[in-house]
Amino acid sequence: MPENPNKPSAPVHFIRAIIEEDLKTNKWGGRVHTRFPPEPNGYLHIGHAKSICLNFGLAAEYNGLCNLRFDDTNPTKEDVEYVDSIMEDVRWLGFSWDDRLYYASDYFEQLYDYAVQLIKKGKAYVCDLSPEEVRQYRGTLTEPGQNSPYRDRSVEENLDLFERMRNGEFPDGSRTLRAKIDMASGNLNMRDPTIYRIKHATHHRTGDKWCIYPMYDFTHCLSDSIERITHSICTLEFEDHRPLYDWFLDQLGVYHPQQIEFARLNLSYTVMSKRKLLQLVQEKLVNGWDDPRMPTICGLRRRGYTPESIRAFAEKIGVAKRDSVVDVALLEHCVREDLNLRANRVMAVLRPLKVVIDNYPEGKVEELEAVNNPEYPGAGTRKLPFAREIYIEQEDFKEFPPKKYFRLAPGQEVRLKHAYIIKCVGVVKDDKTGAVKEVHCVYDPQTKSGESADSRKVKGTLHWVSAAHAKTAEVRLYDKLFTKPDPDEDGDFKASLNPNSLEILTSCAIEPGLADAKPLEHFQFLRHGYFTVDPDSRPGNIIFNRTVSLRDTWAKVEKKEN
RNA sequence: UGGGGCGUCGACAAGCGGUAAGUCACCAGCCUUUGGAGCUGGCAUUCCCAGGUUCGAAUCCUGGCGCCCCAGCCA
Repeated sequence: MPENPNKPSAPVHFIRAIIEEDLKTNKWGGRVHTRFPPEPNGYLHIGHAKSICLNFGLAAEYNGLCNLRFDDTNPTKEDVEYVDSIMEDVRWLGFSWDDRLYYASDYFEQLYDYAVQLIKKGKAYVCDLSPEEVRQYRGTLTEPGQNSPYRDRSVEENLDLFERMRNGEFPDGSRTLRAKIDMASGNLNMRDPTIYRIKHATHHRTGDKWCIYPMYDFTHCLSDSIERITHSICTLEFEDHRPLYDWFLDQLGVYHPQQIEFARLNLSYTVMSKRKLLQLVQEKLVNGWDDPRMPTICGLRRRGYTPESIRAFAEKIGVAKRDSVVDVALLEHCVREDLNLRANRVMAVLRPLKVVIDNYPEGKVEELEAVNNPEYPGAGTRKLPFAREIYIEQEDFKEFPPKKYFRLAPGQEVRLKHAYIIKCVGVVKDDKTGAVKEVHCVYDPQTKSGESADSRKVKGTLHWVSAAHAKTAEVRLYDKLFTKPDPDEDGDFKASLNPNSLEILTSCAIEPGLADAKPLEHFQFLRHGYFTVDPDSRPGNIIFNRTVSLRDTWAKVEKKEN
């Protein structure tokens, strides 16, 4: 595969700057140790890809390590289906965690001990308030909260109660373990946050061993500490939680990673929240998590995106603290740039129109040589059958051509890619509908592709497929899933779903060699775009997904003329 | 009337007191047997606003304004 000569050198964003400074001052003894910590409650999307590329990328760049850790502290929402898909997606993106696969649930015993330590220090207590009461005691954004009546229980009583919580003596929701911090803090996270809650639920890894589960805030910072993470990179909304993490770590006197927050990715014309994506799947508004219209990693993979293009995208969008929405056109640019170099060009006629070349001998078949990829000579050439009857694209012929239309029209000449120049001499129409059924042309034998006898210039070049040799294929054309840059604009993202986001074409004519392409192989359909073979393809019934169309200046001209 | 962040081109994003990088998008031209790709050029006298400090401010100071996040026993 050719190297992209335009590969940009990595820009120094603020996190790189922090790491380089830390390396210079030897803050972590030269170590860079990050982690990607997903909760296994959904499929990964392009926003996670940004985080994955950041965490694994930084580690690789600075000779460090990056762990994969599942933050699996809520058994009622998590599932092994998700842990499997997450591992597959991270691997596919091109990253490896070697033997550093961890689960927060591996630390449950250790975490329990930490909680006991807090109780012994008088820094945590068992609270009997109901969820509603806790909310009332919490106060509001502008008013301080009130202390729980259970806040001053003795260490002995707390120890006893907490142990009995673990032993399953109390029902769900009846009690919690809370940190004793400050009910008047302006930061609500510091108003005696919950550390443990009772959930008599089966965990996907620990089974029924536990009926109390630690909360995310407690678990996350301590898991990072246990793994001796140097840079705990997370998104902006956790900035408010940092004081709480600092408090836990300091009270316990344990290893203290440095947390750095960055802005999560938003992409135009799509939604990124797990809740909304789950809704699209559950309500069958799309065909599953890997529907090629989804911004999920598996959706993008099935759509034909490459790991390289996603990594390039992650690099190009940068890393900062400002809320932003990246134009989906940048993502599309990244796949085009990658696929332009690696995808073989092939000919596929999506909406066939028959062309008969009147002066071409009946029964004759020529094998024409075609270059596979002009951007990469190493891709070689292939033979293409040419005969008297061929298919061209319906939109490549117009009986009454508009201005600047360089394609086929009565009396007009075009080049057939890799073949001859032909001239339109007549049309056959359907008696009833008046639609053009067939176009008649004559060819000039002197204009065979690659033979220098002729230097005639024609404005247009069309792709084509020999009618007798063509194979049939199904092609799925995808458009944006939503009609608005911000689907959430007026609070109802489903209202802005694009009814035309999928168009299925079932009678496409493809060049013969394409019929046995392998799933996820990438091609450029000449003059159309980049396509990949859908994994649902079966022998004799091949399906192609359009990854992205080619830039289409004619479409722009056409639009402007109107 | 709480706490935490953030405001640089249509969209991302550099810049860290010495006179506004780069990318996408867009526009124009060249080139082309893909109306693709490639190439060339254009695209912020100005950095949310107002004052101030300075020979000099996007960068420092003061005061405004705007946007985002937080009141799960979710993560």
